[in-house]
Amino acid sequence: MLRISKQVDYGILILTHCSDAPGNGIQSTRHLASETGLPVPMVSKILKRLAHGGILLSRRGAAGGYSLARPPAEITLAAVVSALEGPLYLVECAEGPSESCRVQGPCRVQAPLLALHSRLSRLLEELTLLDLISPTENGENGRQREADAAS
Amino acid sequence: MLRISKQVDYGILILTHCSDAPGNGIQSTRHLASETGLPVPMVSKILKRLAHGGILLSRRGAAGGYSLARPPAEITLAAVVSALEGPLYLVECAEGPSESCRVQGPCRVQAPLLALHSRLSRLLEELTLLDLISPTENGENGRQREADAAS
DNA sequence: AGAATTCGGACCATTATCGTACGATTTACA
DNA sequence: TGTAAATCGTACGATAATGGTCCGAATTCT
Repeated sequence: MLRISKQVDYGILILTHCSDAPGNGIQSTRHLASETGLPVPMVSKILKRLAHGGILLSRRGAAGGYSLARPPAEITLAAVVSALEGPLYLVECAEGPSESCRVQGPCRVQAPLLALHSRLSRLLEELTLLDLISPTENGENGRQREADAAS
Repeated sequence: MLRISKQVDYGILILTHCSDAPGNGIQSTRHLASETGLPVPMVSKILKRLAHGGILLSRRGAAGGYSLARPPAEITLAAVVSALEGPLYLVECAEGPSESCRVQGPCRVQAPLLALHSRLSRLLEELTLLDLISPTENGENGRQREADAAS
């Protein structure tokens, strides 16, 4: 389904709240859950994956929590998607021999599909967390954004 | 999953074979199945949906089959996806009130996500069946001739 | 008539996703 | 040093989506 999973949807929402944290930027799972209005276990699961993907830093123990590993301008949507639902690929044959593809003989659409893949990939690489939190409507004409992360 | 389903994958492949049909352009399910190397029932299901979506014309009875309803240049990937897996939407809240979204209170990411949706949508609108069958690698027929190789 | 073919469903198996839960480990702080 | 507050890792179940198959009815050509 060419659709963003809820985990990514929630993940983006959580990250926007991570980005406006005071002080050292550490926020607990419980706090982020109440901020976003999402159930705690779900937020916990997503935070773990984001930390595992290098997008968040985690700090264990009392007064621990999560904080952004990089400024919002350097966190791409591609990285978020990759952290939450594995490597992005439009079709199976995009990475190695397709075992479940029932096409027999030479495939004519593999190449153009890979081109589409690279385009979508670039689209996700260009959109950063900064674009999602900044009130400036960037919508369509992205790509020309100065990294003015002042945090 | 942000991934193209196999039905769309197969559908594209089938359409490429539909586009190089001789004479009136009518080809039977059985023939297309043997051409593509896909199982007959699967091809049948996909052809039905493509016809239902207005992409193919169907002709019943003996010597019947399917043919393209429009020239390849006017068949967009967006139409194919829409015909095979319903209307495209990245997130649920993109069309009406989200019932299963657990976010409570105002959502901060809906607007930027809708922007991303429109971008992806345009990407799929720009790619046509002609682009997929023409040997000229990649390309939106017309504008922005940027060579993008597979990553 | 009879054969070939689409039409419109229903149907099942497998997989992915969503959401929750629990014990172990780590850290701050009194 | 003890205790509370956190994350870590992983496992579990329920629900939905997907992939794939099948069959009777309707249609059309010969």
